[in-house]
Amino acid sequence: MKHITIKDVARKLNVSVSTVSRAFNDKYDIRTETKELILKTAEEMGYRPNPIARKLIQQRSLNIGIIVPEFVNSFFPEVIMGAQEILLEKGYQVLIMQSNESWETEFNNVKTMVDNMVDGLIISLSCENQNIENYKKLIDSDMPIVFFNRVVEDLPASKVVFDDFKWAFFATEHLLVQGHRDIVHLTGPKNLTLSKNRLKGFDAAHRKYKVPLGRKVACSFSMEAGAKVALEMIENKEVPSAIFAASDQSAIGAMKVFKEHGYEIPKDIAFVGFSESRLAEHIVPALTSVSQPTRDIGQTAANLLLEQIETKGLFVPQTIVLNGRLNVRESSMKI
Amino acid sequence: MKHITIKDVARKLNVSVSTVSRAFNDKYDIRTETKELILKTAEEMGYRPNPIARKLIQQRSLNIGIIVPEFVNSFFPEVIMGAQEILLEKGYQVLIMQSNESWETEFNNVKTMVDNMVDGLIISLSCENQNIENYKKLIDSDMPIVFFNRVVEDLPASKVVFDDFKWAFFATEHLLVQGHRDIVHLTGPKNLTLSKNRLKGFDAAHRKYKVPLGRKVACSFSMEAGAKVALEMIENKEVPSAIFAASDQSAIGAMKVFKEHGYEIPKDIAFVGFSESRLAEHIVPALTSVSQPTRDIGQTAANLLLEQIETKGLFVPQTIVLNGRLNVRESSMKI
DNA sequence: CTGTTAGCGCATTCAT
DNA sequence: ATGAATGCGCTAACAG
Repeated sequence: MKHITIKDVARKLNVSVSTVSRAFNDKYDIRTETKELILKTAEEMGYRPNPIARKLIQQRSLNIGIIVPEFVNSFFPEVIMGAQEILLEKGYQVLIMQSNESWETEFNNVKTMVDNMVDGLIISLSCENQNIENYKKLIDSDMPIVFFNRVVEDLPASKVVFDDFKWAFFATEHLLVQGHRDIVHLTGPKNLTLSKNRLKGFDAAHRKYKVPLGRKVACSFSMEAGAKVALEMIENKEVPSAIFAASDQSAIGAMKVFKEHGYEIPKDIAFVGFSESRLAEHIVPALTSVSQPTRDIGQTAANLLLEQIETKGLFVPQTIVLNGRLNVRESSMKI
Repeated sequence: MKHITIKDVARKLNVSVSTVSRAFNDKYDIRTETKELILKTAEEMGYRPNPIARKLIQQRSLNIGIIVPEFVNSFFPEVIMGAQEILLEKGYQVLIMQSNESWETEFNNVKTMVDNMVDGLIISLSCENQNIENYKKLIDSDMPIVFFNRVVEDLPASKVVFDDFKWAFFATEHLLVQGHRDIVHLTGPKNLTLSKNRLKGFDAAHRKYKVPLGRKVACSFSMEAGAKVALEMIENKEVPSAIFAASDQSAIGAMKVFKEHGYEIPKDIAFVGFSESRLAEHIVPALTSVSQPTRDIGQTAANLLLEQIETKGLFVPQTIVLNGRLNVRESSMKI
């Protein structure tokens, strides 16, 4: 792994290293011909400036870090692709890490990124996350960060979020309009803002239609969790007429169990999920679900971050709320 | 972003920087009490060694780069998780990039990784990839690389692959045993070894059963491609009795079109896919498919890489072939 | 056991 | 327009 350095190029051309350096950073005075000669020779020699050394002295890396809880589902990958489109175009490289929903891994990831001098961070918090002090410190120390999707209120940073309240409201309203009066909400992880908002939307819809608030059952964002909850309902003979799940995963897990136990969907029990997974439209019956503008979320986060990096100190954090859509499919159709 | 440096700690304690450095790299002689004092003080001051500076001098980063073509499907994310399990445990951090199936992006990613002095690389090639000269150079220069899944034969590096031939053979055999005599193979991208091997397995099964070789239709790894091909078959009235696709994506795309055109599956046309996607078991009818040991692939690749990093020069590239399973589901069941 | 010194590869100030 | 010298933060050889 013998790297060709700036010295090698300088020696070969009998110029000083600073001249070579100048050739690669066109802000300095340098004669056009020498510059071109240097660039050409460097190219031939296979020389590329060492970004490690560059980072050390310049305090910037042209790298952006993205940290997500997982990427087995398509949601986060799609967001990442959106962000990457913007970032690559501006000359940034994107480094991605996943926290596996673990708070500890998450912060180790952050440390790695910071230590590697990324110029900014785009983060979606792990479910487990409680301790936001570390993020406060980081923000205080002027590290540009944009949070998305999984955010917590009291962090003075830019955020890109979805209008969870509104769309949970519409999703629930849809079920109410179909005549359902006994709807159970499978919540998301309690500490996440988005879970709270989806729950609030669920309740608000009930109030609007003057229907007694539906039951809530704690549930995480996984098929297994949804399946477990469904099984309990069946065993306890507490099967509602419809389920509004805070995630497609839990909805699909629950649906599967109900189907296996002979329930017909949507006749015996209707389903609405949240956050359009790839699966939603392919399973049978297809799952009614709220879709989020994943790509747009990524692009918006990237743009916010770039803005913050460029304006540095005098930047005011802003929260951007994006809109979605309710895709009505068979799982909740009137029969 | 004012970083606390080794100097700050040294000054505070009236010791030299090298003593502080020693405290953080326990291979040197240092009195236990001074070491502990330094570590404690450093901790209080919020000092952490700057890995950038460390990299510059040490030529190692404890970072491993993973580059995959995409991660919207669950295959690559699962492999990454497998690799990450091994790597994290050994103290490595994992940086992930995606090439979007673009050769250019892929090699830019490689450059970024190399420039950032990752200690090793785990790569799955983009479909588009043709030019392997760059990889040859990289390998010559002693960068440890392990390829997986998407590999090309003549690269002198370790590889973790699936026995595509064998499982394509079994998949095809399964269809032949069901009585199908007119099977079409939707191939994968031509330049990939795995496409070639799946195709060979397809032919070999035909030979074993003394059935004339089935038709092959070029197709890429996407639902859209599968759908397009299916439409052409219908329009040309060349609908076979069964389809063996080189990917679940193309199988699912094709299935959808056939269903929309009134074909019953598996009665009118049977389907077998390849490389278990999350979708396969959830769509209707559920798709028969060859499943790969994703997590195992990741772990194996990581272990190979670590071995290579540790033994450095005297390492002999090896190719590890992993086994899979054929999950028979409704899409190909005898009726 | 600890301090002094040099240098990783580069950008930048100050000379010329 | 170019070269020499300094230092980013750190490790490692060499002294003592």
